[in-house]
Amino acid sequence: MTEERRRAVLHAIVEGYVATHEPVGSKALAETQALGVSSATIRNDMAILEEEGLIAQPYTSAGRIPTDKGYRSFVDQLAASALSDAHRRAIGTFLSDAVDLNDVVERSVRLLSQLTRQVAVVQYPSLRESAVRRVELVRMGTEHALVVVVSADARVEQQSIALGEATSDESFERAVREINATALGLGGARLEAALTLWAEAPDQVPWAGTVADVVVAATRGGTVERVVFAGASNLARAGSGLEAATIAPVLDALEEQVVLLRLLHEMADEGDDVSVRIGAETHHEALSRTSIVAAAYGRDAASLVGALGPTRMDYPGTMAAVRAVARYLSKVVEL
Amino acid sequence: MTEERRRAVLHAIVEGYVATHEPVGSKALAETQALGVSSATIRNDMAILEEEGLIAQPYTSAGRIPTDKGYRSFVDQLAASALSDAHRRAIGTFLSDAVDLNDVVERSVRLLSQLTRQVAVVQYPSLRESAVRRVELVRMGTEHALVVVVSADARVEQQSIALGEATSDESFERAVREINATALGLGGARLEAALTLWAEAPDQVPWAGTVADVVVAATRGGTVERVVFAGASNLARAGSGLEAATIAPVLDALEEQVVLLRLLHEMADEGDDVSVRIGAETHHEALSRTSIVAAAYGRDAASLVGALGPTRMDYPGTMAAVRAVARYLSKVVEL
DNA sequence: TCCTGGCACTCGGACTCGTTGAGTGCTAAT
DNA sequence: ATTAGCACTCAACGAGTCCGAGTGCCAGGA
Repeated sequence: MTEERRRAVLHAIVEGYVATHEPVGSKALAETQALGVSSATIRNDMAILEEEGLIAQPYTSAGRIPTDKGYRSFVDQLAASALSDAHRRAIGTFLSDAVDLNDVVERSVRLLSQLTRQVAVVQYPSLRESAVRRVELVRMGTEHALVVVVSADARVEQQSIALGEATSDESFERAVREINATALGLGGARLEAALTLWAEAPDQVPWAGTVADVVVAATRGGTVERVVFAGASNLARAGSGLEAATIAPVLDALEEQVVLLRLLHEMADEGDDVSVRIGAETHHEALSRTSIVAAAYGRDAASLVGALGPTRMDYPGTMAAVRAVARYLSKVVEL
Repeated sequence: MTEERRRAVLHAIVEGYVATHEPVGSKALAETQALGVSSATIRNDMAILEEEGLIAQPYTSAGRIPTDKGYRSFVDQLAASALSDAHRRAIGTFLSDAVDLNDVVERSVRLLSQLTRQVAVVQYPSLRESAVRRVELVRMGTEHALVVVVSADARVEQQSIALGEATSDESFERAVREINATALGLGGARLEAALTLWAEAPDQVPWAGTVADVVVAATRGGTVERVVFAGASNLARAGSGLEAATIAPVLDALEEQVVLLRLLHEMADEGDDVSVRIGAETHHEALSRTSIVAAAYGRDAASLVGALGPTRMDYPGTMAAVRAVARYLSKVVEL
C-alpha cells in the first residue's frame, strides 16, 4: 500500500533527522531503510509529503526535514513505547528515599532531566482546599503579630500582619479565642462567610479583617502555583540544535513561570495520557523552536510534569520517560 | 608620568573591549581617548602591558584584549562608583513591599539580574540561632500531633510527630503549658538543657523527648544552605560574548549549588566590601570564562549576593549594583 | 630619557570563483 | 505504480586575491 509507505517514509525522515540533525535525502533512505523501493519512488512520496506540509526543504535541492506538522503526525501515530529497564530501575532508586514533598519534586525534576536529556519541569501539586484546624496569633513587638494557620491536612501557613494602633492584651486574647471558635472545622465559602461576619462584628479589633483574609487565603487550595525546572544546560549543550539566540527567550520563559503555567494548564485540559506540543503549537514565540511533552500526575490531574526540548527531539523516548515519572509521582503524592 | 599613562591605557582597553567586544588597537585609542600622546607611544605602552601579562593579542597584529590579570588590575584600581539614581530608586520600590523572607530573596535576585543584566545569585540568609517565642501542639487525629515552633525572629517551623500510645487531653494540655513555660525566651544550650530536664521529669508524657528535639532543631541556625539564581537568559543573550558550548557548564554549575556555594564561601572570607573573582580565579573549569562579583549582607556577613557574567563585563556598574542590593538586603534582613 | 613619524610586515576577514556532490524534479519506459 | 536516467540546482569547500587594521622597530627630535 502506497499510503502506508508514505507514513514509513515520514517516520524514517523524522528519525533520521533527529539522529543526525541533518536533512535526509531520498538516496540515503533507499539505502539504509528496508523499504523495498528505489530512491525515485521515495522522491515521489516526498513530493507528496511536502505538498501535505509534513516535510520541507531548507533550500532547493537539499534533503528534507520534518515540519512541526510532520512531527505532529509522527507523534500521533506513535504507539506507547516502554521505558528501558535500566531507566525504570533508576526511577525507583532515585525517588524512593525522598523525605517530603519538596524533596520529591526536587528529585523528580532532576531525574527527568537526566533521563530525557532535556529541560524537565514539574509543577507543584496544587493543594486542595482544606478546613481550619487551629489559628494562632503570636505578638511580635507591640505593633506586629504573626498569624499561624494550621489546616486540617497538616499544612501550616504563616503571615505577619500589622496591628495598627495598640491593642490591649485582653482584646488580643479574645480575638484569638473567637476566631478559633468561629473558624474551626470550616473551609471554603462557609469559612469566608463566618469570618466576614466575625470581622464586622461591633466592637471588633481593627485588624480583624486582615486576619480573616489571611486565614481564608491559607486554606484556599492552589493559589500559589509554582513550577520548578532542572537541566537548563541541556538546551545549550552541543547538539541541542538551538543557537544561543534561540536559547535566551526559552530561559526567560522558564523563569517567567506564568507563561509555562498557562501552557501546562492548556495541556492538562487535553486529557490525554501524555500530551505533546510541538513548535508553534505552544503559541509562544519564545518556545516556537521547542516542543514540550507533559503528563498529569496526582489524583485530580491538576499538576503536570514534563520535558521541554528542541522540536527535533526524541519523542518516543521522552514520552516514555515523562509517562513513567508521572506514574511514579502519582503513587508517591497520593499517599 | 609614564607609569600613570600605562594605567590609563589599560583602563581604556578594558572599557573599549567591554563596550565593543572587539580587540582595541593603538590608533583607535590615540584618537578617541584624550591621552595626549601618539599611537606609537601607546604601542610602546601596550608592549610593556603585554609583557606584564595584563593584555594579550588574539592573534598577531590584531588589537589587544585584557587578560584575566588585566581585568584584575583594572578592578583593583577601581574607586567605588555610585549607582545611578534611577537604579537606586528601582531598588527601593522593587523591594519595599516584600512580605516575607522568601519574597525578599526572590525579588532581590530578580532585581539584581535586571540591574546588572547578568545572572544574579542570592544565597539564603543563614539563619541565626534564635529563641523560642511560642510552641504549639496541634492534635491531628489520636496518634499524631503537629509541633509548631514560632521563634523570636518570626520564623515558623513545623513538624509532625507520632504520639505513640493514646494521650489524654489533660496531659496533652499540660505538656503544652509546661513546654511553653520552660522554653519561652530561651535558645541554644540553655534551651536544650531546660528542655532535656523537662522531658526527663517523672510522670512526663512519653513523646516529650521528641517534642524537645523538634523545638531545639527549629531554633538552631542555618543548616540548609541554598542559593537561588535568576536571569540565566542573560548568559545566552546576544552580546554576552559566550558561545553555547561555554554556557552549558555554567548552567550546570548554577544548578549544582554546591560549586557555587563553595565559591561564595571563599569570597565571603576575603572580607572586602565587594569581592570579585575573575575568570580562572574562580578555580572552576566551568566558570573559567566568567567572573563573579559578590558582597555579603546581613549582620554576620555569612550570606552573599552576587552577579555572574562573562569576564568581559561592566565591572564598575556590576559592583555598584551588587553593593547597593547587598546594603538594601542587610537593612531588610536585620529587622 | 621619552616621544614621534615613518615604514615594512603580518594576518584575519571579506570577496571571488570554480569544483564537487548530494539531492532534486521530470520524463519515458516497464 | 515503479523505476532508471538525466539535466539541473545549490550549499559547502578550497584556493587565490586583496584589503586594511594593527603591529614592531628604528632613527630622529624635544
